[in-house]
Amino acid sequence: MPKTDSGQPYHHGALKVAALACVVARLRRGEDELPTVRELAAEVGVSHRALYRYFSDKDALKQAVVGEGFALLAERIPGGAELSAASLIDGFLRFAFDEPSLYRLMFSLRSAALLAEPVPGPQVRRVISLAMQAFDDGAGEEVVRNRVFSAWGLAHGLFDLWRAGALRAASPDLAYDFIRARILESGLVD
Amino acid sequence: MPKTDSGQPYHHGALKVAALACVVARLRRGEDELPTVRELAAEVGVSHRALYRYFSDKDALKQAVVGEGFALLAERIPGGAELSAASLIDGFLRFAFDEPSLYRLMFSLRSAALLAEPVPGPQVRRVISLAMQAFDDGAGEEVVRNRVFSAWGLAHGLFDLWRAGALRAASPDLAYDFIRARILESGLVD
DNA sequence: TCCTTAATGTCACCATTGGATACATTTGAG
DNA sequence: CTCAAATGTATCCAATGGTGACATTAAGGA
Repeated sequence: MPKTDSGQPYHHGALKVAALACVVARLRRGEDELPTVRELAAEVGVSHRALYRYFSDKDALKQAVVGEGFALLAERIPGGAELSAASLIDGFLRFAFDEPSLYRLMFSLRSAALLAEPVPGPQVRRVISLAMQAFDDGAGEEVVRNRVFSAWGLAHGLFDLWRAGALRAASPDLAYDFIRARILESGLVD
Repeated sequence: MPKTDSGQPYHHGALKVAALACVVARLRRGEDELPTVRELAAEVGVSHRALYRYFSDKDALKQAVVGEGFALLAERIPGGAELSAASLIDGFLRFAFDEPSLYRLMFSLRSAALLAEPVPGPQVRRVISLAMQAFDDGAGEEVVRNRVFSAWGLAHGLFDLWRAGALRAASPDLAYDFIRARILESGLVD
């Protein structure tokens, strides 16, 4: 039931999910900033005001995108028997290098927003939970948690230093190798 | 020579340095975003357009502020005989926790901007140079450089995870202690 | 089936912001 | 003293996030 014979139906039907997918796709395509609300609306085929039915403001949209990002990250992490500290760190690092714009956005939230509700808290917790499993070697939870955050901190920090431009690596591949070497050298995995 | 008997002189006299100082002061005071060009201009007492004589655009202003940030960081690092891996990491981490807004801005530049010319490249290189001295224990330069970036990456990464909200520490002091413990545990310093 | 109501989307509008062009004031070198 | 370069101002514009009033549609109960 189109609104008239031309154009899209008046009701989009899945505007929220389409908008999020569109933003994520753009970030993965290489753009490293969120689109403007208007650009996004135009690309999805609605007026820009329509998006405010689903996202109270642009920051809420950003939070939702970050949630999607962590969900995608969780998908990259091998499950079951293949889950190990090494494979997790590997998947994490590869994700960062594969989707640098999305990755950057995921950690660009203000203050203590990463565990906020309803997004992106749950998705972030899911990743942390996978990491706790991957690093669990029978030691106490406290010890495991410490190792998780040490490894996460090292990987995240080195990647962010590279992204910001402090590493002066000749290519992304070399940066990846450098970071990987530092992590292995640290003795935190394997 | 005031422009008239009332108000400021037509020429500010040190607009560039005053503007930078103003931005840095605001960030240290707690605001975690750059002010608008107009706010900044008003606070310094000129029309907003005057600032564009010194900063080609807002991004140039941002770069300059980042340069100031790294210069302040370098001042925090103890010199001479007191310079060591431990004291450097300590000064670095304390700076991050003391000036979180400024610190965040320092690493918020796009792509590989941190070593760009003319700012903030030189100031960043100065910090790296201090770190290389602090970590130099006679091993080869390559080895020292690797340890510098491992330690920097770990400290930066853990701090950024806390800032973004992934650490869930009850207070900044506890977060500081946690991060410090992870760094010492890593065996990268001392 | 019709009618009411909540959900969803549009239109027209506003304030803020980064930026540009043209012009005014001041300084200082010759 | 003069005039060119440096510095600051006045005024404008387009893009952007956001808001209020209104239109369209979907869906369920009488």
